[in-house]
Amino acid sequence: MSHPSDSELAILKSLWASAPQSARSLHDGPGASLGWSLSSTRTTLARMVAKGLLVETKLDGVRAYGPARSKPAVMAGLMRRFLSRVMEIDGPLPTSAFTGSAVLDADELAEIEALLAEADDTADGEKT
Amino acid sequence: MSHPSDSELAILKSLWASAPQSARSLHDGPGASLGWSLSSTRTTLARMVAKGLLVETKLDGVRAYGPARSKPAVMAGLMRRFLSRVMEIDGPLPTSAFTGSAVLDADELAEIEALLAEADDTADGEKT
DNA sequence: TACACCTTGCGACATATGTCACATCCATCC
DNA sequence: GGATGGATGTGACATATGTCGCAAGGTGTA
Repeated sequence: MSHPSDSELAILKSLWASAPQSARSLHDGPGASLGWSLSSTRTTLARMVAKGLLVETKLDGVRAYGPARSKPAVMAGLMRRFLSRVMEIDGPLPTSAFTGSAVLDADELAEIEALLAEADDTADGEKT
Repeated sequence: MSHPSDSELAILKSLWASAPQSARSLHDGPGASLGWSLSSTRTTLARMVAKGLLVETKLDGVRAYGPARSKPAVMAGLMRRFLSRVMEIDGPLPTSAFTGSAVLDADELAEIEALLAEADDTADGEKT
């Protein structure tokens, strides 16, 4: 549903790169970078599931997490919000300007460009 | 100091366009768009002063508010944060991509481009 | 079997933000 | 002078987010 916070986005980025992952795995990855304790990582994960940002699965008998929505869908939502609310740019925009992004490749940017062309800020595409 | 939230940014935008303004004036302007009660507007204003986002003055014997930092300085900070934390683009970026912005004109974009070239995310330029 | 370690379930507390209401106080207009 | 309306001072409560700790249960190994 809602947009992820900075911390939540860090978790999502890790999961988009590799999913599913256990809480411990995420704690050792992005959690470590953020200086979190295992508890903090777990709490954030649980809240993200509650918000519908993540889905739970099982991996080797242990609870694991996976992203609920695709990277392009979520990133497009965040870009739209920023460009609209902060920059106040609503018309078509050149996603090519974001080519330097370390999280989005050409294909994904193209997909985002399509998403930004129609989806509105509130109901960001439920595409998974 | 810190970055403004969406609501706080709305207030700032109004003040960059015209300052100083009384609480009532801001309530009738951006406050109305946000559907706030006068109390909400006032609380937000007080918190913004506490955070150093606004400065208080007197206007016709009534308390009034003005932006503590210039539009380019604040916008550059927001852009830097978004581009860095969300998009993960840290190198030099084409501010020309944001030409369609309703809040920034060419001169301001040029100033921002310069700011983004050096200022770091944390200590965003104290330029007023 | 008993210890050790990991996963899980829960609870907690602080700060930031959103959103108001209420009680006062002051100047102004009949 | 008293009523009216706006400006101020303060207090409150809810939700979101950041950040943990603790106790209980499971499982494998010495």
